[in-house]
Amino acid sequence: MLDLKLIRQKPDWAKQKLAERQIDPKEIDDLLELDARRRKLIIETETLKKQRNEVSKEIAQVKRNKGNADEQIAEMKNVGSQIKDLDAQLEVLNENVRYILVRLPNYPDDSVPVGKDDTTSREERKVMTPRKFDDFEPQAHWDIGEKLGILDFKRAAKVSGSRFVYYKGLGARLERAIYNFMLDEHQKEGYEEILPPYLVNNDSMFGTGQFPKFTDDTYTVLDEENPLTLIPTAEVPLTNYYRDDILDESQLPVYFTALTPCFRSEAGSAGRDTRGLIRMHQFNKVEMVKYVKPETSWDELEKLTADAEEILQKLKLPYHVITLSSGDASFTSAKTYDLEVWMPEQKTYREISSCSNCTDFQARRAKIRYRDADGKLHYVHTLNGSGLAVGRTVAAILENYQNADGSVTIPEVLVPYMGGVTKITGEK
RNA sequence: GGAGAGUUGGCAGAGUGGUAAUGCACCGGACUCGAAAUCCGGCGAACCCUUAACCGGGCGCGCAGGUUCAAUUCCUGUACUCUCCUCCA
Repeated sequence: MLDLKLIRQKPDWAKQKLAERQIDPKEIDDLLELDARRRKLIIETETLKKQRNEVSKEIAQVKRNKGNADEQIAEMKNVGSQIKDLDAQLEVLNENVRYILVRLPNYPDDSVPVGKDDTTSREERKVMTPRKFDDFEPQAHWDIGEKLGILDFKRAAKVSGSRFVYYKGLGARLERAIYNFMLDEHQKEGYEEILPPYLVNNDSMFGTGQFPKFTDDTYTVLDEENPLTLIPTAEVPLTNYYRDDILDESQLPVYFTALTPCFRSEAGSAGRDTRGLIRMHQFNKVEMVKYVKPETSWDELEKLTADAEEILQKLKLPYHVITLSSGDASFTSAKTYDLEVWMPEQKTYREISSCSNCTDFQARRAKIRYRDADGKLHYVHTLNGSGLAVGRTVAAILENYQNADGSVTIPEVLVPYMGGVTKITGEK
């Protein structure tokens, strides 16, 4: 959520920044007009409330002396109904202001390339050179996985539907090896391991910015009075951990990491990545979340991204880093680096991690603050990044480490996590 | 799932219709070479409006409604915590 006071003070700047995110400047004009009416009403109703408080004191005094206060009571009855009326009007205006405000995305940082979609993202660096497949055509990971008997999409479709998968045998083992490896690495970098709830309430979904705009992408369960949503990412329970809390300055920065399943309905993505592990309704992801002081958040974003890159480097998977353009970054993000891993069969880089600095945007929604040495309150800055999407990592390993005979070599760092297995051959 | 109790400022803890005691903590001062103890004074959350700022005002007793001139107090709903029962992994 954006700071309404800042919009009030620098409306032209806000309009320009939000225009980079395809927001019509008229929205800001509407917002400011509603806000002006709102503030005018506040003054009116508070003036009446002050009067009510004063006269009520008089009434109390008169009553104590067994006097007659009928006149004042009649007067206050009138004032009371005026207040009720004005407050009702005010509530409508508050809702209208809020309706716009909670749907405005974060301001893009000045270092973010301006553009409306993924064609305008900026490549920062390429790391490692994709392997050459001179002696055979690289297979798609779903073909490799099915032939090796470690992935079963067909039966998952029977049991659940499309975009689900069974991992079997060494496939399941590989998934487990990967996320254990990732969690261990992040722990070494100072992230505290968390195992959070996978079902969260609406306040949490609002806090991290999924609600109210992106309800369609999620799965909601249970009855209407107490709806819970299956987390689309561990960012939600990790960032809401300190919702409505005031931290002490000495507690910052806080680093969390968690492995969780993620559930996404992927509404509107029909026809994209219909095969394989790339786009699933349920997938595992190791997530990193940080709560930091505002002045450090840009350095922390670089470190966070480096921590995610470290995983790819240790797995020896070629990737590149791109900065998403202003129109392509997520709702809550001021700046996002995507890590895209090389997929040999598609001969292209595919997203495997997304690292964002959300500045104070989520902190303001979720009321996450800290008290400085002078006792003053500030919003923290929150960051999150995948480190990494586990299913996509499996896909990348299957494709990059495949051999001509259809077997797949296990990346060296994972061998200890595979109980010494160095190659998946499909033989039992 | 059932029964009961609770939720008040950083913490503890009063307050059953007249607008939030008190203690600890905290800040300032006195005393002291200094500190502790003691004494005096002050502040008591967050949020909103107003202001250049101070001041001022509103709001505020888990949350949301209702009754009333007036609600921490009465009514309704609800969340969470604790205890007991039931069930269960």
